[in-house]
Amino acid sequence: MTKPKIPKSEAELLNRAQNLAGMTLGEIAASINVVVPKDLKREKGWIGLLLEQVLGASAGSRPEPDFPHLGIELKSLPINAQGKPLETTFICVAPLTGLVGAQWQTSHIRNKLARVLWIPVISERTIPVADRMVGSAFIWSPSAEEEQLLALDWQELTDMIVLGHVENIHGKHGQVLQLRPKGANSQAKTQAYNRHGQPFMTLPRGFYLKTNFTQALLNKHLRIN
DNA sequence: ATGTGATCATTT
DNA sequence: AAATGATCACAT
Repeated sequence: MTKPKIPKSEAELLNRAQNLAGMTLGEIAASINVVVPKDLKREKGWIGLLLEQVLGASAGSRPEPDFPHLGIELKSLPINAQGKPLETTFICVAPLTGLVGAQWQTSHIRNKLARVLWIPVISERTIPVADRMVGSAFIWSPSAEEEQLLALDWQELTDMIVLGHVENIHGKHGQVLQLRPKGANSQAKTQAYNRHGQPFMTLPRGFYLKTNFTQALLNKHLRIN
């Protein structure tokens, strides 16, 4: 693929992202000589990687923001034609150890969500990947209210993990955040602690934003624009 | 094995 | 239809 330049300011990045609105993934892929897969069954992260590439995000999967010099994280957001999120949004892996004394203020997830460039993509499964259309991108930072919701959920989930109840956590925990498996498959294991403080192996988990939360972000953005 | 990019697919 | 568990690819 060809390599777009790294955006030097937030304004430039946002401008570039917004210029993608109305383009199909096929058009974007062609512009940087990337081949479009016929479906995403084997390349689930393809859209996110394509957008990173076209916007000049630093390649690779290093544990840092997509645009380190701008402190901005890029997230693609699959929506249907009515603007409704189709999936929860993966944020980051959830630490299951070393959490005693952990604070929301210094958590990895808070840092990840500090400033996000959201790029909606009309991505219903019935639409061929190449024909899926990019929507209106926007940059977001949590409002005080949003951060409060996130912090509450994070605290609840983290408390359960610290107390050794990670395997009792289900999707109903948390209003806007949820903890779900995030691994290669159901055989993947990572260390955690049980309720007696003894280490044991369990599925790696990740934090995901529920669709009601991302839906609200979209609605606010649309109201303003 | 972990982290980044997520969506798939089955269950409820 | 929504929710939850399972899974795929690639880099480190």
